[in-house]
Amino acid sequence: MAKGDKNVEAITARDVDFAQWYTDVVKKAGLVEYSSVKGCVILLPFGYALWEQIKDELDARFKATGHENVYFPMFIPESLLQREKDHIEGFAPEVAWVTHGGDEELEERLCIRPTSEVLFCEYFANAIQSHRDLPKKYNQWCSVVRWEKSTRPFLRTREFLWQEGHTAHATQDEADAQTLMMLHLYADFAEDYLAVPVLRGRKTDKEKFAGAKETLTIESMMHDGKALQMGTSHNFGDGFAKAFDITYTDKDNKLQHVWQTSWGLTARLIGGIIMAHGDDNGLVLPPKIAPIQVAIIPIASHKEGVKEKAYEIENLLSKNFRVKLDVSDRTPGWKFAEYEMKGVPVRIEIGPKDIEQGQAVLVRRDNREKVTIRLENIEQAVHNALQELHISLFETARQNRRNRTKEVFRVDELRETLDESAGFAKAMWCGDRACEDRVKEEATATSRLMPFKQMPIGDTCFVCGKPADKLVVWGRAY
RNA sequence: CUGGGUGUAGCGUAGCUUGGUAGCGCGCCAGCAUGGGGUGCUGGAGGUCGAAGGUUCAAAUCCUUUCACCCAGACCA
Repeated sequence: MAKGDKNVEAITARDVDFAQWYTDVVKKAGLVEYSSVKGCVILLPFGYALWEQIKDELDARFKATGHENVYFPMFIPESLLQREKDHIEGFAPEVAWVTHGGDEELEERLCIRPTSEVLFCEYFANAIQSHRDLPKKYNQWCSVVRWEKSTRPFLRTREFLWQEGHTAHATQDEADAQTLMMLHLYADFAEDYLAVPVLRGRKTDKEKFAGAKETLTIESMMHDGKALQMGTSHNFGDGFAKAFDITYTDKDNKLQHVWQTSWGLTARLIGGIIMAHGDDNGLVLPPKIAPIQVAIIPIASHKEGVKEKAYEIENLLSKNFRVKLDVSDRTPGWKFAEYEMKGVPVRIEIGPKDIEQGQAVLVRRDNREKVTIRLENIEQAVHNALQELHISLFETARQNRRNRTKEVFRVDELRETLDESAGFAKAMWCGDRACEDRVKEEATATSRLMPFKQMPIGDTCFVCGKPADKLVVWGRAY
């Protein structure tokens, strides 16, 4: 152990114990604190800032595609929740109930929304009369509650922040197009903004949303090879419309049911970013969502001109980047480690020797290489470093996915493959639910998705051997 | 919900078997020096042992219940 290391509260090495590493990073990077209620966490400023970055960007994209924000209540009367049979069956086991107001027992208990489909449906049934009232394209940012049995920060909490979009359309085609559009919006966001490569496709009936006709999904792979669902877009067809009697009068004065979609994405994404990009030194944040993109660390700041130069650089870079200049009296080494733990993409070191030479030291978070740059080029150098870092994160994650994706032709082969090393496995499937259940039992794997881009690797089901035309990606998921 | 583990100062821990009201390291505060990878020295402050109940003259220590956290499952975003 090197001198000084006794002060380091080291995190568990990523490849030694991934689960423990994750917990360490979440705590040491100052993202969350546990509360006194199981599965409910406090999002600390830095953790919440990540959510704000995600929220702001997505919100802008939603608005650019014609959606409006609304806010619906958090309580749902039990009778309302029960209107759609599959929906209630899917959610009943994990809803939290409010039974009392003060000391008085309520006549009808209220559930705390696990999702708000039924509330939107109730409203739509009332608000939609004519084809002129369509489409309705609503979104809300809120938290929902699901009484999960096992919990962990970001990945599975009992209360979590999310966004839920709810739309109603005049035609099936419109609803189909909406479902697909939102999925691609999510996918583009994940790749362009979070630098997390995703697979786009459809869920099997077994895995689709309770009450949906079809669920589209984006699936990503974490560094340890396990899968994480990053967002889903559901096509309801006219199922909910019929259950809630949501009708409109069309141009020919005929009564029609509407066609609906819903789509959602949660603060779980933050867990995805951590597990996709993080390393043994902590978080590694994709530049576009990093609350701090550049940390400026003055060296020997008591010396003549150092602070002044540091402020100068801060002012200059602040025009185009999110910058943090740390003039606290902690030592440079402490600051280096701290901002690395927090995943800050680029660090600028500026000290007396640099100033003499008209230069600064730039360090990229992912490779931690120190590069000397000319002060007059600093904006360009930071810009380039951020851009290269994004590409590098994306490519590294994609390479990991490539390395961990196999093709399998028997269920026992799937099990062996995943036991040896977690990852994705492609296999042909006949479409039979029984086969999917067998995969779960015998290989403890679930179907992640049926990619839009189907590239068959055979023509028989890897479970039952009957003719099969569906390529499914299987894996073990968070 | 099942199985295993843990809970003592902000963090990490010793003490628990063989009851006698807490010790260490880091961090924190003050000062001086230092400053290019978690800086050094000196001096301080901070806990009543997750919570509740019980046994006892006496409980961090023994018993019961309960809550939370971690790991692996089952369930799920």
